[in-house]
Amino acid sequence: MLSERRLEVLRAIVQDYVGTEEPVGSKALTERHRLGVSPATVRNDMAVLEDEGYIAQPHTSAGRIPTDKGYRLFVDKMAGVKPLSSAERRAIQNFLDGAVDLDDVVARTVRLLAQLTRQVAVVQYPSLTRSSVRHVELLALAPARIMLVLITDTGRVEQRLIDCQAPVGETVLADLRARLNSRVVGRRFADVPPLVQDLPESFDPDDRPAVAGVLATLLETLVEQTEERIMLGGAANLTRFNHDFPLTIRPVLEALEEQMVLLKLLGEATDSAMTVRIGHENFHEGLNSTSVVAVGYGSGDEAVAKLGVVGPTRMDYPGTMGAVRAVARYVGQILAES
Amino acid sequence: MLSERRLEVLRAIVQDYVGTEEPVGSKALTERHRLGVSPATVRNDMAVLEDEGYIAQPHTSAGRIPTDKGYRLFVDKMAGVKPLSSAERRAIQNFLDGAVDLDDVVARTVRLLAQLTRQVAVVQYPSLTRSSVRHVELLALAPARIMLVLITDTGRVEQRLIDCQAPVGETVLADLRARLNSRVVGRRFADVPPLVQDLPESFDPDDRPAVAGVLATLLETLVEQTEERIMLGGAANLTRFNHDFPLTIRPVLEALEEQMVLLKLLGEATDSAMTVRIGHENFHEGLNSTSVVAVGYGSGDEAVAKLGVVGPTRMDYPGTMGAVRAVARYVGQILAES
DNA sequence: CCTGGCACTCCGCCGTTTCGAGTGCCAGCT
DNA sequence: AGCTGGCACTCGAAACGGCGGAGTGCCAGG
Repeated sequence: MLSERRLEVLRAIVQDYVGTEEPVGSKALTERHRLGVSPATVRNDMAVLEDEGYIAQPHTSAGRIPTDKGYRLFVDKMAGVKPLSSAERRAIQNFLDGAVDLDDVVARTVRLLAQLTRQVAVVQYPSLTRSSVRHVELLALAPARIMLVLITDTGRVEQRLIDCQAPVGETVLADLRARLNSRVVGRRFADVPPLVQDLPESFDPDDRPAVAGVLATLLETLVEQTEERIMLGGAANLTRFNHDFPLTIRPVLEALEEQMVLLKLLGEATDSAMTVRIGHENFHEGLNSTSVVAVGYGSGDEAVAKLGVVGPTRMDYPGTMGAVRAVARYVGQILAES
Repeated sequence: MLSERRLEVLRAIVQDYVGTEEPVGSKALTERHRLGVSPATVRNDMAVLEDEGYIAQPHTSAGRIPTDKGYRLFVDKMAGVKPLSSAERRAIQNFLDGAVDLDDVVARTVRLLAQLTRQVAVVQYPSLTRSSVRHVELLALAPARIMLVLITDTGRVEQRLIDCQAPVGETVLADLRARLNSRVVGRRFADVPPLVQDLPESFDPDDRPAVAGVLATLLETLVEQTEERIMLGGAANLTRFNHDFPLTIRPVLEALEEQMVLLKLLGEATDSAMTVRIGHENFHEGLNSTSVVAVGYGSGDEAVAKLGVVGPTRMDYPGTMGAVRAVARYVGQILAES
């Protein structure tokens, strides 16, 4: 176990390095922080911290920089979540209140997060599997052509075209619509399949193929869209840091363009607790020097999706975590209202 | 007017510079192209081309690079549109055919364009104002709460919530839905407003506020969504070139995040002709060393939106133009089918 | 266990030199 | 008149070398 002062030294190193982006030495540390000890003592502490793997030096006779493990300790033991200023809170509210629909909410959230944290923002659309059905609509676009529209309680709308072999009567359609809605409205998407399985049997044999087709498309939509949608923004912020490492920006950009990678970054866990993944903890080459701060958001207690930011491991964790959490809460409120 | 050979020299310079990304000198030119003259002669031609403003040298005693004006001449007079290989055509078709809905079509198109051209791809969603109404749906989510769903002939779906002061009966809603659809289905969005203006008058006075509310929201949607949506991808390709100018990538990324800038880049013109904007022709600082190749696409003859790519002025214009045009055609086909 | 002192290391900076691709110009040839 | 070979010149890129200084590890003394 590290002594109190050594933890304090680590904290100081992290803070200074985040601020200056340059390796920090023992002398500078004692000058900028009231540690109450001399540089030599700090050097000894640093040697220990390095032995333990919390800090490292890029090369001999240079200052120290925190390792992933060092950041991890900092985040777990020392970093609180810095609350936003009231001005920032008001800005968030004003910015999000103007949204007209779900796309707009997500788009605004991304821009907001990117601006607040000056990093790359990632927002997952409310998940279908974790949402509930608000309404199912069936529209006859042509005699044998139906459009299926799914509306979730989070405001998300999915639509699919269905081609039927034979024309479907309007009354049948209305019947199906009514029965479908009475069974699934208010239910979790994940719970829908067993609820509609026996529906075709209650219809006239002539109509069963069409009914089955509609149901098949419905179920297919639920499954397919497990592959979630994601929006990201603020890529320009990547150039803010890394000014001297244009080499490092490339793999990050590439990783960010892969939906699958992004989803993994946000994490699959359903709980809405805030997660911080630091450097190699992301298990993705190219993101080895980036950290991810993510949190679930939702209209109620449970998270329907996640949002977060991706930035350099040398980020302002308390501030970032504060911004991410605050934005997630406001987005949750907005969704609950709509 | 430039002589035939000087044009040939310019073409050679453009081609070599695009290939090597380095200023090209007179000697290298004569070696790589069968111009039939000596380096000295080429030097004289180069001097003339430089006087005319088609090429420039980064500094004395360096090779020449094309100017914006030089690229412009190249594109206008010398560059054809390189057709894609049949393998590429098949790849496009396979890739786009798997799309399930409009979002998916756009997302796949962006990725496809980015991969084909190895540049940043930009795709505008089918414009509402230039689309037609396929269907208007009104859903009673709660007694005094209506959801308006607009479906366009390009598959785009817009939805809005409407809060009414008083409950609206299902029969009234059905009535309004029917009349609304009979008036506007098949019409251009832009033509809708005058067609629905007198609708409230034909309803019972008690219901008029609700009807008016619905219409207001409908019209508002049409206007608001003139602000088009856009999707872009392939930002990682920015790092492919510019390897030595990490400085130049920043303003480009920033510009690409501004919806308004992107829309201007694609161009407001309604015609579907291909446009090429080179360097300063974009009238946007930060995009002074990028070119935009854009073209309209649509299900029929007329364009409902635009798509294109943004890349360095030193791009392979014939190849890029070929890819952009081909993708636009296939997307048009897909939209027509759905 | 902390501290001041000291020798050592090594990166980053800067001025100098060298190298070579490329140019402009000119005289001569066709 | 237009093309060509030759030649002197320019100027950036890369290689070299010599500091300077921040930072370290270690040690002896409080």
